[in-house]
Amino acid sequence: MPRADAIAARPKAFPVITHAKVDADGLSRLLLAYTSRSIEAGKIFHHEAGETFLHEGESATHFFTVAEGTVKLFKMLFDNRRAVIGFLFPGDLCGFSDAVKYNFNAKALTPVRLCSFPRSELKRMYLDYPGLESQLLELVTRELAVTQDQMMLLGRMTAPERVASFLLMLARRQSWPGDWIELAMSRADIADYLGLSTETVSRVLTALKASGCVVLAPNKVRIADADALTQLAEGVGSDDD
Amino acid sequence: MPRADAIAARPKAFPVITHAKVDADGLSRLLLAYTSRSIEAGKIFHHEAGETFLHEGESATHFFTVAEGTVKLFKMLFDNRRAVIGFLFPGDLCGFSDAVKYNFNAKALTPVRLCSFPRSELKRMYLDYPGLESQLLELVTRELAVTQDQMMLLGRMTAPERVASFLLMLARRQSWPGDWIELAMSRADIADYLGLSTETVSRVLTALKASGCVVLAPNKVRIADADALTQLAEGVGSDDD
DNA sequence: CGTAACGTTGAAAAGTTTCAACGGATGTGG
DNA sequence: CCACATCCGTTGAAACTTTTCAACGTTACG
Repeated sequence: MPRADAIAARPKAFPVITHAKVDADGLSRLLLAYTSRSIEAGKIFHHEAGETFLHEGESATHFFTVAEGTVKLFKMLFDNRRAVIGFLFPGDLCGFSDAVKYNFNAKALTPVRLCSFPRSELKRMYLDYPGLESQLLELVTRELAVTQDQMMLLGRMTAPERVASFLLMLARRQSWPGDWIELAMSRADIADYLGLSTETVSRVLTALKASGCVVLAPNKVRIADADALTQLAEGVGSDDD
Repeated sequence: MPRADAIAARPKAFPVITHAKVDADGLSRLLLAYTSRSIEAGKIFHHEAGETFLHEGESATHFFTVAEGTVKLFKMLFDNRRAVIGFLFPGDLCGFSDAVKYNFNAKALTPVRLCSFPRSELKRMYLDYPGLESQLLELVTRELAVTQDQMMLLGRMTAPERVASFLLMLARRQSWPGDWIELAMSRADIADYLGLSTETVSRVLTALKASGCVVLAPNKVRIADADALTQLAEGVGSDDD
């Protein structure tokens, strides 16, 4: 599948609220421009699907942008419990977690192409590109806002609301309304992202299919009734003021 | 009660892991130094306990550091559901949420003193203090890491684990081991922070009291058995791997 | 074509919430 | 100074959502 072409062909504008979309395209270009000028900084890496290429506790020497593919960020608890922190799509930045160590793992869900930058070059890059630091700050700030929204979801939303919100988020980030959404992640990944069990995710999706909100296919979904899904995500059906 | 004196009398060092502590003291000093040099930037504000001084959706013209007191950051959902994003203590920074609008509310839980800075001055401040932008970036980055930990808590921890984690977090941020922890926030606030109901929070606290882990008093707690509490927070008692 | 991983479905079990009632603390007005 | 109202915290019991356990389809892959 010519995934790269499909992505390249997409317009920049998103018709729905891009609230959760961290628009790193401009930054990506800036970083890549830097890459072309410098020998040391900014290397392209490829990773196979299924490869965990970044480990919790490892020295955080690099940060990176996703050029192509889908990445899962996750944390492990003492026992087998897992939490998926987020999913990365082309244009997204990652790895600014902490100056010393990464505090999450990163796994390629599809074949990915990354543009990786050493943190040691950061000071020099700031000097070369005066706008870079501000852009990074704004980007991390926006990601913080997104993560705080996720806290609301995890703490106060029901299972159907979570799944509906998740589907709408995916739609905003990687397709147009009515288009098929590629589900690079498994039900277990979705469950760990939404704080649910895989069975609950499956059940809710089945229910959404039954009600005609979505169409399910292996590894993809299509939103058939965006309005209904939005209503679900926003808790219509709850009976409060 | 001479609460202000009590806070002022505390040393800067924390004996326990300061993982969740966003150490903004250095930044605070830098910002205050700037204040003293500029007429426009950096004003001190006072707010009464119970006052909501920052509203979701308002134009985000200022950011601020907490000089004294405790602040609650929270979001509201369409119906009455609330999520507490976090609590701010002296030295903490807040308001970098989004370039355009605040995406949460801020309420004073005690009388607070804030040092407020207009975002419009930011560019000038960056020029005056070359280290400022880097520090802000690092700070927001660290806060992101803390928020991601909270995602793990909300998505994958049981009620007792959440409450135990919360108490330990409070202890790290505002007292020494064995010391009384001031609970400026209500049970409802704790519940909204941990994604639980007030009743569950109350029940878990009662159970912790019964087991001798903590001592409860009106508006404060003392950790009697930090080890047991840590074990609880880390899921010992769960039977995995 | 067989095997393993993933996804779905059902039924029982568990944890948490909701509803309801009560006790205590705080603050206000008589 | 006390009575009263209100808010907050606690406790109990029932209800509900979600999880867990188990089995069965399905898909992908060698």
